[in-house]
Amino acid sequence: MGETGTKAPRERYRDQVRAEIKERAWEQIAEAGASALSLNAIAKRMGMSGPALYRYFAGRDELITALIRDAYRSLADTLRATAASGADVAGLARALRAWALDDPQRYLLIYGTPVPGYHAPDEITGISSEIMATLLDACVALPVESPATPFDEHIEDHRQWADGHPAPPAVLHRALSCWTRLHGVLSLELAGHFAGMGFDPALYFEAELDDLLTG
Amino acid sequence: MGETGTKAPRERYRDQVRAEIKERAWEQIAEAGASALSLNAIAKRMGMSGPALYRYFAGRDELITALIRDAYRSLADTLRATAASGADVAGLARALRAWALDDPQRYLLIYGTPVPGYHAPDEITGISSEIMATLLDACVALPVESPATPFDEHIEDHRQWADGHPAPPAVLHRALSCWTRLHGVLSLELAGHFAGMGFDPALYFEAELDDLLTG
DNA sequence: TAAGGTTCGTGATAGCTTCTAACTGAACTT
DNA sequence: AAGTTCAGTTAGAAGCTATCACGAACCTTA
Repeated sequence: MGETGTKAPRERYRDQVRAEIKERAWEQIAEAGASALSLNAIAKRMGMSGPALYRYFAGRDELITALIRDAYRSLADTLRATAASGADVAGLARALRAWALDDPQRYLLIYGTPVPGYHAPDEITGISSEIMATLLDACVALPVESPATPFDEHIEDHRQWADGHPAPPAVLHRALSCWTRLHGVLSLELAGHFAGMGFDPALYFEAELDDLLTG
Repeated sequence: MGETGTKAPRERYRDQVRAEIKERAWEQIAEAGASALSLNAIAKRMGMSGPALYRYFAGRDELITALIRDAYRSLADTLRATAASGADVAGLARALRAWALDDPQRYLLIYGTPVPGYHAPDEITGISSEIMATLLDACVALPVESPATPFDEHIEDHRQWADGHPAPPAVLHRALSCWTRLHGVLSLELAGHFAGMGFDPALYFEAELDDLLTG
């Protein structure tokens, strides 16, 4: 025993229930946001009674942490797959937007308002730098035309976030700009702040992306 | 009666209690975020017992809405005062950052993750366009050097958010860019996503601002 | 096949929350 | 001085997180 790919039935069942809990949690988050997530409600929707869920997650916080981890994992995989299929930075940006629009609350769970005391576990920060690495890889292929700025010098001495990536400072700066600018557009769109303004968010996203790459 | 500037003592007292409730609410939000705001806890800190607060606010939602309104009001006043004292766009941007850092949760209450169903009352959208007007005013003073983009054409036909402001399309685009780019940097900084990355957020903010105005 | 340990799901319970309802007492009005 | 209004109280319903103790189903092992 132990050589099989199929786990013990006990563990299979356990994984399946855990997965269903998370599925219901995502449904609930999509409907009413992460702050309204209720273990009790999930349990009832699954036909079990409240405390049963505590066999699978130590508490609300652990469930949410698992959801955050899955969201990061999903985004990292999506971006990496996009990059692997030959996409450039623009392709990555569009994949990011598509991923975000697919489930706005999932994006906001990662990049939205955090709980003041919360500190992400190491596993999550690891996935986060995986995403950064994908972005950096795509940015090195971009032509560098603008002259070095004072901030380029600063970032050259503070590049631990690049995690050993050999990109030159201008590329680090560019990647950082991609992140913050795309997030600026996306987060406001997802939060509904463009609603009623009239213009098309997709067009503005493209304009911002174009300015980011050619400006 | 009715001619006096001093209100009736009944009403004075009422306003004062409402103000104190909001003060305690801000303290609590600063400590643990808006999702952890508890009417009960506020009441106890004020030496009253739970349900008393319902004399002053119809419920948790109404209190939060009032806080959002006050936050918008504070930001609009801050930016308008900054502009009135002769500041340009860069000055406005720095005032925005200072205002946000002064109470991160206050900024995030406005621009952070919203509850999916929530729709801001008209009074709030009014203040929001007041902020936009201040930004637009400052942006008209900026030199326009870059050629018109396709998005400039689009925004010319969708300018209801400018609320009658006579700025040309390039300026509308510029103001929009200011908003989304500065928000991109600020929201990630306030949410703690720059923590541990190494670089100085203030320097990056300045770099982004410089690129925004001269790039 | 029968015994044993492990694990799942339950109901009960404590303590928290929002919010409603009924009641008391003080203050202002007339 | 009498009557109205309004603040604040306690009691309570309904919901939540989370813990505990118990029974029952399951898997393993002898």
